[in-house]
Amino acid sequence: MFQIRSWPTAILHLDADAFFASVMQAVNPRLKGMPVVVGKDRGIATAISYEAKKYGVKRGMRMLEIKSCCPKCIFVQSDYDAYSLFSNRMFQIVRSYIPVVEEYSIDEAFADIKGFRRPLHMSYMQIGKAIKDEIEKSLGITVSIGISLTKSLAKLASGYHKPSGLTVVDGPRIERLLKEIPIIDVWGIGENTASYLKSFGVRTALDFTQKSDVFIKKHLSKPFFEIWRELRGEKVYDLNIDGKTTYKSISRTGTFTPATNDPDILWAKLLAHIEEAFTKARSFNYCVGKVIIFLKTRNFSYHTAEIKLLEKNAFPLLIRKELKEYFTKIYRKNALYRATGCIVADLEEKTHAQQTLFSSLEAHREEKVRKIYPLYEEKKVDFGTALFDKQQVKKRNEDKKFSLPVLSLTLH
DNA sequence: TCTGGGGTCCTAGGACCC
DNA sequence: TCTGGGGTCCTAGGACCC
Repeated sequence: MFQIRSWPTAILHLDADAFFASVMQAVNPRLKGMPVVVGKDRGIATAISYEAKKYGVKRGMRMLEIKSCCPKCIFVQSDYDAYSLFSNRMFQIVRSYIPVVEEYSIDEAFADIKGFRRPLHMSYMQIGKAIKDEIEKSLGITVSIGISLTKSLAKLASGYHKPSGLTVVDGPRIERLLKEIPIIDVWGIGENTASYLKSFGVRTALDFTQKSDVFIKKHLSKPFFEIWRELRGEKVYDLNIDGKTTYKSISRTGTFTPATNDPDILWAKLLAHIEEAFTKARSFNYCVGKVIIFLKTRNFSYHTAEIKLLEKNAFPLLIRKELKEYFTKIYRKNALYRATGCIVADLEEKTHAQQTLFSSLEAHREEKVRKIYPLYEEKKVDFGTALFDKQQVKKRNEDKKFSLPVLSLTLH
């Protein structure tokens, strides 16, 4: 299946081991060698050290549960500033060897190492080893590195020996690797697709790659065809080296224990989330075109409303009254809610939106809002109505739609 | 595994137009 | 008002990732 030519392309994948927990240990030497669990007090574990894994603790377990079943564990809160410092330094080290780097997430990166053997005077294995050693020495955390023909294969390789592994896979070794990988462990294949594939006798990554293209196209959608090609050694995914500068949507949610049906609490939480989402949107110079609010019930169903704004704006106070009305519509007295949240979407760069959407009169109004907004944030003022387009409140599992009358914006 | 929080992409199907 | 056929846009929902 794989070409005689060993390295038509070459991708390195780097994955920090138990990143959040390792950083806590690196920053706080007392935690070294100890079973560390990172997470909020009443929430779930977001990271666990390898020492804690030995006790059977797993990511996603509830903190309370871990406390009772494994009292030896040490519980710490997340420190995102520390994570981001370590993350930046880690990527900086990779870049000192290879310029083409994708920061895939806070603890993972891809690098396109094709063509770098000669200038660095190193084999691919040696490049991986050099990067790995330098990170481990200078940061006091361990990383696992995989090198292969494509992103998907490199990712499988980096996961093969953990922690602190270095796995280089090319030529016939690829098949041997794929044979050992259960299909569920392939990047992009989740629970649903894995069990669907099982009904066709596909259990391992190798089984998957040995299906015909006709079969894949017939039974699966486009993303899975791409994964299929990647696993067969064909480079489909390019590296995204621009970093995260744009968003399609921004969301904020929060879970509370215990669940509640107190509308005042729910509204206060929801409003806080809306403020946060808009604040982030403003920091990226976005205007918001759509706001989705939701209440999540104790049994994980959602009551949602979607509000479309005729004029995109960046200030939730403009639509506060309406948000409250929609909240009231989706709120059910007899339901117990465990979370609230909002998503802002239809984002557009503010300068652009202003040029194309706002008349001078409206720009003037915008200006007023901008001046007043700080007062609002300090809770010194309380006002605001807005213009709407098609309002619709939608409840999942109910095909019922409401609409509110069109309102006009007034400022005094 | 009775369960955080923040994202992205794809597809089917309806609405609407000619 | 039966009846073609094709194109585009939008939305809901599914699936997946870290």
